[in-house]
Amino acid sequence: MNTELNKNSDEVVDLVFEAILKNRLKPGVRLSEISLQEEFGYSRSVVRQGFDKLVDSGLLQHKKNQGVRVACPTKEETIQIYEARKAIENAVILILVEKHKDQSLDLSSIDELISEEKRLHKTSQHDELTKLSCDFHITLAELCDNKYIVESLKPLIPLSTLAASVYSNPDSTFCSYAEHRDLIQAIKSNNSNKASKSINKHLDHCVKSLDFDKAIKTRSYSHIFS
Amino acid sequence: MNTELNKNSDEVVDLVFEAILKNRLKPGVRLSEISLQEEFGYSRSVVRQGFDKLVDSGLLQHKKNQGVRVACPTKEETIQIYEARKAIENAVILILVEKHKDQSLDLSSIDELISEEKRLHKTSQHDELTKLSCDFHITLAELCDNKYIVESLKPLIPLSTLAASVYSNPDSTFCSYAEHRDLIQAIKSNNSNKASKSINKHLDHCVKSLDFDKAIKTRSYSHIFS
DNA sequence: TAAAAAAAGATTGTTTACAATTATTGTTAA
DNA sequence: TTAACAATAATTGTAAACAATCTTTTTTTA
Repeated sequence: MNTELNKNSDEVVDLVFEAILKNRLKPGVRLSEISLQEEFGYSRSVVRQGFDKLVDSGLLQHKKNQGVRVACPTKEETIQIYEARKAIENAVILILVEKHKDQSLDLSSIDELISEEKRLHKTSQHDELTKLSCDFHITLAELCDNKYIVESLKPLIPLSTLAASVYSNPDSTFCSYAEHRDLIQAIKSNNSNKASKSINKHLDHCVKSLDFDKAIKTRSYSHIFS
Repeated sequence: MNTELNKNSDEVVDLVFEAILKNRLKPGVRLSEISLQEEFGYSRSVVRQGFDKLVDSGLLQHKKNQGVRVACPTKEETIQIYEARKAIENAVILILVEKHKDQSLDLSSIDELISEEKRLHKTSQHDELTKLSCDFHITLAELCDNKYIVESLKPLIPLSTLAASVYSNPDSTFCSYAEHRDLIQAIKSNNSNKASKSINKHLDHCVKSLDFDKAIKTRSYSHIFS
């Protein structure tokens, strides 16, 4: 949403954002201002600004005088996250179908992601696939050319990754390549109804694959970015 | 999204948020850190934190070394704002219909707002009606019990007010009481389809009432909160 | 007189320093 | 040995100071 400002604190935001998507930062992990300052050379105030933004978007949680921790979504929050995603991503898909009908939609970036997913989905590179899958959903939103929609969806994606980290068994792929492929096909066939059903089904599957009975324990400090 | 922290900077956020809803802060108005500090006693760093959050949500715009101004949505942004609102509010309405079917929906707060609107909609108290109308939309979202949906929608409401301030003729009520009333009736009749059409129609009307040819000039400084 | 240049003032960006709180370590007593 | 308490260390919260940038006013010059 920013235009030009706070380049540094935005770098901190991206750093944490990407680290979560790549599963480098696990739920509950504490992040200290000083460690990030020392690791990357940002001044403490810049780190704080970044943390503030991440807290605001829900990716970090804050307790007074205890700093910030990576969010650890509860069962209820996870259900809400996916409910919100369904709301937004449904709209995204419908917009994209309309754009495709008008032939004003360039899906080349998505096609690339899909073929990358296809290549990886048999190898068991779980984290890489998760990251690709996240990029897929964010890229779809970006294709709408509506920054408000993008900003609404964006924090929900890493939150989903965190939820998966808490509640999914490590081997199950919680976001399937086949469903992504089918979704794009539905868009390309200009079929709103089919596309809408496709995204709903996909997100329902994601939630279904979670096991809310098993939750990992909260972790403490770490410096796992590189 | 915050749990307990930054009480002060959140007060700054609320202050600006409400001032926009009440039409006290007009689009393009510049806000200086020092003036707010002097007016309310918050320290500059606290004011800055609040401004940062408001910039992040799009309500304020920032230019390096020139401080912040109240957002002044362009035509394209306004269309995007309402596109995003349709996406989210459609989902809100569908969720509320489902909750009403389950009899787990308490609409008393909405009913109060509606009757307040009814009382005011003939008197020409334009600003009060605008504020009520905004509360109506935000309250609907809050009834979903989904903080992610609320946080997604929340900044879009004052942005709509700002857009109206730029593009609507001062006498036209851009959010009609009758349409709000009909929408609630649709929810109460457990009719998803009707409710969905009702909210879409309502938001379309809001955009339609705007005149994108006339835009006001940018204003400078001011301290108009009380 | 008007335009350009220079100086002064005001505002923001950033860092630094201090105060308050929490977490950790070490000590003592049961 | 363990639990409770005390002391130390580390981290965060806040404010104040300094530097950089922009705006306004004043001065100079054509």
